[in-house]
Amino acid sequence: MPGQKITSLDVARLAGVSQSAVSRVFTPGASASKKTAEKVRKAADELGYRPNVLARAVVSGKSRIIGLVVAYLNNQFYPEALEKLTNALQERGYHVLVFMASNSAQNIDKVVEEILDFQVDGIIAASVALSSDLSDRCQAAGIPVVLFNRAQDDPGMSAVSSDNIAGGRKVADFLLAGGHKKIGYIAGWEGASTQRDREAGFLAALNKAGVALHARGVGDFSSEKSREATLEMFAADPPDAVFVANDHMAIAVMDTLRFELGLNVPNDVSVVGYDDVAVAAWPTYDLTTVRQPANRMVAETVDILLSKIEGPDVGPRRLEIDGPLIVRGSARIPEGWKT
Amino acid sequence: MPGQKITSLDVARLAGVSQSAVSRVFTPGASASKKTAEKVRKAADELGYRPNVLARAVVSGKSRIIGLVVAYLNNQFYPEALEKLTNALQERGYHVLVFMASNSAQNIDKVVEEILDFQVDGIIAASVALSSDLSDRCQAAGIPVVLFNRAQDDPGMSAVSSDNIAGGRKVADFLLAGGHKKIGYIAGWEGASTQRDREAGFLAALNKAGVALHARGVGDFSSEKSREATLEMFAADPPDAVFVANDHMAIAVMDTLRFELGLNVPNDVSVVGYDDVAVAAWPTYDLTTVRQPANRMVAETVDILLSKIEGPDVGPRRLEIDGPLIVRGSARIPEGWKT
DNA sequence: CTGAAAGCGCTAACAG
DNA sequence: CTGTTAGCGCTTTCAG
Repeated sequence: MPGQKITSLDVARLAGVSQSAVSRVFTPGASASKKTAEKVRKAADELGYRPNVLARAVVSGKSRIIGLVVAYLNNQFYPEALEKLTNALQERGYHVLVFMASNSAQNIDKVVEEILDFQVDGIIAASVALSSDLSDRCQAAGIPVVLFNRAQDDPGMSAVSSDNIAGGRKVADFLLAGGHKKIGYIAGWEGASTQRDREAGFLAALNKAGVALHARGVGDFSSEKSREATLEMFAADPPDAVFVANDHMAIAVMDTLRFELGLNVPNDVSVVGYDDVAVAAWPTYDLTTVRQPANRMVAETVDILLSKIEGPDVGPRRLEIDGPLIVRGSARIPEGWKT
Repeated sequence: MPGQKITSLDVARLAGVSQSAVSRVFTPGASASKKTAEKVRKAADELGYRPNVLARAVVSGKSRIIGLVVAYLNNQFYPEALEKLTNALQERGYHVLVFMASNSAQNIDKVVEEILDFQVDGIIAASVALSSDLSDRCQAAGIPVVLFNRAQDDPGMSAVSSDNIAGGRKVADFLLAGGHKKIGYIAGWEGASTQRDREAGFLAALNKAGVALHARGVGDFSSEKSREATLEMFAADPPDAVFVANDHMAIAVMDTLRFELGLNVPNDVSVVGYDDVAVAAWPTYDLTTVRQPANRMVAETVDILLSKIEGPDVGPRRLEIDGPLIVRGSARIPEGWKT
């Protein structure tokens, strides 16, 4: 039999004060005399009382819960981000309700509706796009939304990502400086803004140098698809360098090149990724890649979200944080390249 | 200005029924005539009404929230488990509130108290141990707890893990069958029951065969520590086989052996891990390892937890699910070994 | 500063 | 099956 729940009224009786006094002692912004507070605290400890945050949420309208939508956890960038986000929010007194969503629009909408049912104070959507219908409803409900690692056409939506266009450009410049002539690209899921921007920046820089893309494949952010795309790309006229839209795919590409095609990286072909996840630094891969500054991205995401929750509405903020190219051994290093 | 919240009363008025009628239509187990239900549904859709699950939780005492405590997400087994757990619970109408906890007892206690504040219906503790004080409080509050991938001495606690003792034994038998004579072990964090059991099973089987452990290091479930342990272990009299307590560490060990010590795996030394995370199957590592059956572990964890929540208390359940040894190329394969 | 009283949005008896 | 009524545990006016 579950033991009784201890309520503020129980504490009040034991402490010999009113129930509202107890409430005030446990409410951050409230006023209570030192003496009352002490009596209440003592009684509460004795009974093992803790405020019911759900009841508090109902009456105050603030749940201090943040809904986090996330699509896939297999790209290692996300667990890392999830961990950092949760920690950052926890430190600031918020808690995270996680929702997994497949990347179909209807599924995401369904998930966001569920989130809304919890009266969350805010929503972080990691790598998924909200329908404009839904984002309107969030706006109407006064619930701020910040997109993490995904931009969206809707200019009313706040979003934090790395500067994917600049990142793509950096990779192109690096490969060009390395003297590569036949440059290939393996794309991620084409519905993703990150994918589009990385490719756009990459192509723009190639273009500017008067170099055409030698080959293009689609890896869909999946290992298996990337493997297939690699095999296909190298079946005909093999490129001498490949930019892969994220590290998760780049690893699969490297494995395919080495083990299925018997090629040497970087001697036969240079490979560059994007994200700088932990694996990229492993000596086996030693992957040259663009770093997504996860710490800063998380910090900014949390700041924006909480400022919207706690302050007056400041309008949408869109941040694209610049990340450096981390030069390692998976791609030929241009003569005299300044790291 | 945030749009007004739509309450069941608004819907009731529009539909021309009582507020409790609205409630009943949206309460799974309740009775309402087809006609009423239709009117209510129509009015609700028109207004965009959705029940406030927090208010429901306050009055019904059931939040349909599960608190999930997790310590580290860098071992890839956990993101995978987290994803599966969240999905499984979502399918059954529950939602997951995530809490990150460092592995110190006091921190975990603090975290669990926070969880309790949310009136969660149940708690899943992944790879962390609860103080007996806390587990008593959960029990007293009638909140079921299931440990995931961690056993605990407290026999009153439900727990789901793989059969770590049997797993350790399988590895020993495999290495012995492979003719290895100098067998080393790299331990995980020594406070973990998984670590202890894997080692116990491993040593028991070696012992039974009359073979003494050749060397022992501690990797603490960390890449860097594992690297150091490996260097130290191979400085003196190098083993011809190493069992590493999980894949996360085993990968680091392999990298160290290959890149820092210039050894060939498996020709110079066999390596075996535990977990069978995704990386283990990558051709670069091709790691022989004991599979933790994540799907079954998750399914059982959820079943146990929900049966405790929804049914009468059935007493603690402890499950150790057997996982197969996945034979790959990182360890010498004994003559005529039947896969 | 403090207590009394109202009420958050909802579910759960209770009569009808 | 339905409406009425109570009340979940808490915050928040409002007098004092």
